[in-house]
Amino acid sequence: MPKVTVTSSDVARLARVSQSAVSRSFSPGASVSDEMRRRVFAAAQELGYRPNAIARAMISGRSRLIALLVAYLDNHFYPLVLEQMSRALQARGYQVLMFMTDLGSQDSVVQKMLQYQVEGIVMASATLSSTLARECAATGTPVVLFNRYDPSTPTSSVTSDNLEGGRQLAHLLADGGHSRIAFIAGHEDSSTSRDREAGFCKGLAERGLPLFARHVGGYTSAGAAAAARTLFDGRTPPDAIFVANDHMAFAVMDVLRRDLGLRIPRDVSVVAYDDVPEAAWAAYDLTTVAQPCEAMVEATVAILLEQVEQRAVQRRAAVLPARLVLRGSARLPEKPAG
Amino acid sequence: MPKVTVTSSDVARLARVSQSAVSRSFSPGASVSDEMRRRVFAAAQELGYRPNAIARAMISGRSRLIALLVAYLDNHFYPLVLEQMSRALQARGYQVLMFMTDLGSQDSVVQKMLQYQVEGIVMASATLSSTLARECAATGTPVVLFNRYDPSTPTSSVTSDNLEGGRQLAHLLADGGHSRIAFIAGHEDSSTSRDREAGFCKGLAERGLPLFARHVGGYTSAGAAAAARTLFDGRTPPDAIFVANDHMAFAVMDVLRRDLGLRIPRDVSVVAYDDVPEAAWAAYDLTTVAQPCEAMVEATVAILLEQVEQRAVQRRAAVLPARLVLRGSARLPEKPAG
DNA sequence: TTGAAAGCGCTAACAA
DNA sequence: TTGTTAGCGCTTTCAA
Repeated sequence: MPKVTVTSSDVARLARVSQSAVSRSFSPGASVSDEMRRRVFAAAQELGYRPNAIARAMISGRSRLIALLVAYLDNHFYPLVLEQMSRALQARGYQVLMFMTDLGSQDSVVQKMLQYQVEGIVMASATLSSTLARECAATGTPVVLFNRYDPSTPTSSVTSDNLEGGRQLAHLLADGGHSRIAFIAGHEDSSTSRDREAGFCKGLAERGLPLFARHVGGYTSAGAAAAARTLFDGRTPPDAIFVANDHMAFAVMDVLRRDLGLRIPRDVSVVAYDDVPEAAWAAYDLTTVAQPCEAMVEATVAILLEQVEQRAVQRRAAVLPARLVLRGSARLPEKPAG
Repeated sequence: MPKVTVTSSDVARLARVSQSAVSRSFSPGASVSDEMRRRVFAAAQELGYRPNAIARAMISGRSRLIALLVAYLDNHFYPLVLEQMSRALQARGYQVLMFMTDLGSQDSVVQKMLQYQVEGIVMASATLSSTLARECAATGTPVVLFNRYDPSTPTSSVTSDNLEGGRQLAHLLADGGHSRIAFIAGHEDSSTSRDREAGFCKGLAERGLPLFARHVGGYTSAGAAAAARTLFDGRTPPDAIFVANDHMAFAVMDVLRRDLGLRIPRDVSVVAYDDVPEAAWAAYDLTTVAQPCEAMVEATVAILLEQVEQRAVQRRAAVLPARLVLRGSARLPEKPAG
């Protein structure tokens, strides 16, 4: 087997130039003559030279690695985010180092990230432990929370306007003539779920309605299904349900239609939040609030790279507008809501 | 701002030992006394030392980075794979470097991977260009194709038994009394789609049936929907459809039921392949062939790491058994198929 | 513009 | 078991 790693020195030798000349030829914006660059590239080509990003990272202190922490990919919203985030970062010359939280092991995962000298961290996972936020701050590694925030730490975040989205949903249901309106939450400690609920309750209050019932679905299909059953256990069932995200709403709709024999929206309206692709599928046709996924990703990348490249760690909290998407799963008001 | 990077020399100085003693203390299985390790860890703790994985990778030639190339995450099968693969690799001390193919730019993406000195590559994307396979071979970087194979290159691969899965589906439909059985393919150049079709046709032939019709869905919802419409354009429509994967099948079912007013399985049976979570949703209740996702991931990791760790690049092609999952989208035979 | 030289933080011989 | 020493492949001064 021939020598498998070609180094800049090998190229330099062949091109009869110094090793640093090779380095410069591969550094955009370095001071090299065209002639030099041509010679170097020719030699590099001949040898199949490829700069070693690890060595470059080591000496320059810039790994161009961004850690992406995700908790679970069941909810289709996250794969979409992952895909777009990865593309956006690649386009700017960064690579994504993926990390799945193993729930308990969040801290050790962050250790691993920092060991790899990532230049920034995107957390699209549950909640950020404050130990962890402190650790990142200590190393000066920028962190952006995606689709959640944590007021107890000075960490940047990007969310959609969950409060306003929840509020609009409340108006829609109230104006649609519903009176027993229930909510199925994600997690109690999820800022996203809390905000959606808060906005929803505010919207109901504005229409003089109380929240009729409330259960926690835990962001899982099984949890949501159980919550739905409980909701219909008593003598007076709800006539509308707001489910904290689309992923849970599908499970809820399945229970309502198959197990309870209800028709949607005739017997009960269902609305949710995210607008994942499945929400548009004919079988669900779910009225929901669309998260501006692409804009959220762009904002995340912009904030993160601003901090990475300027090494200025100033907190930013982007809240992007969400948009109500009317489909067939909820009875509509006679006239559009005011 | 205090010095932000703590090195092994800093720890050594504080612990009054040599720098290599620090290195050893952090290397599992190195020859260090308990006493030494204790002192080193104490000092490390005090300073907040964290070994630099980049420097380690550089000197040892082992980055512990595995590149994962994915094309699109629309099909929910891939996020699931991604999640499991990432966990499996993390558990073995490797990290996943994510790459999304931008279709045309597959080659440059592989350049990037190699620049980062990844120790292995998993390709869960369309097809592998042979240029690219050659390049990887040249650097001695092991590659495993996930859920596809390429007979023209000596690259390892992991798939489920697509031939047999297709065959069983054919038997199921034939024995269920269908006679006009159609197929909606993924891509013509996808080994997976080709094998499923080949097995399917074989199974039909074994029951004395021809393939009634055939269209290409291109693995997208829109493509599949269009294919479904075309299928029902003529005067004699099919009475059963095998769709190359679940993701397309959902779109097909939506078209059949909503646009064409057909009932499933009464008017037409639909079967597919993958068994993504949505296939079990009440609204689709899709009869499908389950890919053994976890086993496929395990096999991929095993083959890849075997090659990585033994530096022996011998081709392996794992074909794992798939399992028919009977649900409500296809009319069943009176008696189980023989 | 170019080359020489000094490391980045670490592991891995080799001695002691 | 421990310390000394020599790099890994590269970027970045500093002189020329």
